[in-house]
Amino acid sequence: MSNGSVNGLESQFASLGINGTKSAYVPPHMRNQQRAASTPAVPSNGTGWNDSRSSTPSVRGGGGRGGHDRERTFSSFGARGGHSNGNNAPAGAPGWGGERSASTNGWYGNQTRGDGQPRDNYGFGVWKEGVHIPGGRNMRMEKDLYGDPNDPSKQHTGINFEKYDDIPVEATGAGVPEPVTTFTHPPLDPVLLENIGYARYTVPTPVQKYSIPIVAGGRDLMACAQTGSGKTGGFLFPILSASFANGPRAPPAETQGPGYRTRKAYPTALILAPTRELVSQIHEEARKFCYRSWVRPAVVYGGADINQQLRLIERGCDLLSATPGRLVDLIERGRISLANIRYLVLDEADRMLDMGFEPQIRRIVQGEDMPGVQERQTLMFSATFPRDIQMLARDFMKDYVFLSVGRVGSTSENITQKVEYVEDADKRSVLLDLLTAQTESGLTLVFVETKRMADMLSDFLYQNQIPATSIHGDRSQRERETALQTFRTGRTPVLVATAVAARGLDIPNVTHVINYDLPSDIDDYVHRIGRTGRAGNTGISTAFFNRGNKNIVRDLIELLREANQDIPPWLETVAHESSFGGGSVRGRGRGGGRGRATSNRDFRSGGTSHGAGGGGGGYGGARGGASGGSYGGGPQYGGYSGGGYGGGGSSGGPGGNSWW
DNA sequence: AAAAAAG
Repeated sequence: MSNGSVNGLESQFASLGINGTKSAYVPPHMRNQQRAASTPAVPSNGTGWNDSRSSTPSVRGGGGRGGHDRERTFSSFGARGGHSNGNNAPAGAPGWGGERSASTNGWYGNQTRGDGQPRDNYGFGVWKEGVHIPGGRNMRMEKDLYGDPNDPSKQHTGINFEKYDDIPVEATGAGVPEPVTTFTHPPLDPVLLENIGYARYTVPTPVQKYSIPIVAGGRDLMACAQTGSGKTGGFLFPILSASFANGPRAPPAETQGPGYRTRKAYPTALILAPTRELVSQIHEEARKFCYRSWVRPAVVYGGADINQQLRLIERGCDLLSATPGRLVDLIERGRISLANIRYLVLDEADRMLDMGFEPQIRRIVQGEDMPGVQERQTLMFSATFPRDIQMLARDFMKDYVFLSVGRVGSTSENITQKVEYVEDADKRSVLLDLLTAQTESGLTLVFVETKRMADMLSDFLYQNQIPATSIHGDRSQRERETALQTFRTGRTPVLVATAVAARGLDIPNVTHVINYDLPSDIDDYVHRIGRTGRAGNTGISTAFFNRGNKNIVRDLIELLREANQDIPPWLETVAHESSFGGGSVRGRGRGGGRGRATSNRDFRSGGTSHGAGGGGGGYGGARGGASGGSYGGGPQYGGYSGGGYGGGGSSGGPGGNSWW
């Protein structure tokens, strides 16, 4: 809509070397893959390049579960990939197609690899005869994946800072493994460790410290944590590590016949998340950590050309990030089977339920061909733990470890939260003043409640010489991605957003979050301000408050108090007013506790508990006994225990655990 | 009440 967007889009395409910007739209996650795909061998099929690896050790099926070969079924795809690169090569990176000799030699995979290894395959590994054969390094791919340390739009966020040591973590459940404190082997796979290093992650965040041994021990995990706590790594690291070591599940028998060809993909890991931007972001992270391994990451979501997505998943789809709707669509089309799933992740689970995804999620998890609770590992992440999430946890998981991670953003004091009293009529001009007076160079995220307001406001700002754009659900996917991209790169340093951007999005360098319209839910507020103050940096949050926001005032005050922020006296006054004047029903109903009594705590009692860094009880046999497989502990409850759930979960617990 | 997501 604005000039800025158009320019941004064009420059994006220019930098990608894609011609015909008007028709050939390429979503972000496909851009790199297209380039990768245009290299001669797309290594997601065994044809024509496993052959060249005949010098690999034939330690047939040695250990582990995978006695089978990694036989890809999409053999037709290796044929693709003539050099159409002349036109497509990015300007700054000539010779993408032909210059693979730039890859460094002498690496991890080298001793297992004959020198006849075609250099095209550098960067990709294979699973062959029960052995993981990592690909060699590919410097161009590394630059693409991990970026330039100085490129602010690529720098990762939220990791590596001492700040995180302060975040309280509590792990409960039977036999909780000790947290790890470093990225090391064991338990993490060496190839993954290399990738973590390339991505410049140095120290595990609290979520990761716990999730790594929990998942490595074969356990299910329910984690109350928000983005910014490093939870994407929290599930990717252990899942990929185990995947690298254990290989894929054996494909279903019917796909094994000689000459059998199918266009169906059989992912090993599935990650579900509520918004397109979020799955896209997860996928980008996944790409970093799948580098050089046999695991091919893929992503599907609505609003994008389904045929393009189909072509991409045919090239490889081992770790799939998806929004529920599009995934169901693809399952119905018979293009994705969940029969090989070994790891299931539900990210932002509470949000997905809020958005009405429960039927689709249940269908995906319980109504299709996904292995049952005992045959897979399930990880759920949710900011809160209300009843409906507990039910999902009961139905989808087995004897899970419950991880409660303190809020990142609000309780830590790296975000300065301000609340201004602004009447609706004055909001526009106050915002303009605020933005004009702003001297810092960072990005500003402005939250509004309606899509219409998002459009109006970004237009208004734009007309007032403030480079702004907007993101909301009525914009096309293309517009959304463009907006995000121009925002990230600072071309439009102001982004007006609806709830679509409130959670999960990880945008570096946001220094100011403005709640132009306050949400009615304090958790939404927490998520919003959590877009700033990341990566150990400081951030500012400004909220425009007026009497229309009474419904949040109590929760807001409590939150500010918790985070040691200044509380304007007038805000207390309003809170006082509403407590008498029949104001916040909700505030009262929830007894002033923000409803947290059960909302982010393990509702099961008993079990052993680890505080952050806490002592050692209850470190049972769970860990060693079940490396990567299904947890050896007894079956607690089947996948479907459709019975009444009135009293808050009365399933029989694991030995010694009482459920109330 | 609005937003998001499958078309």
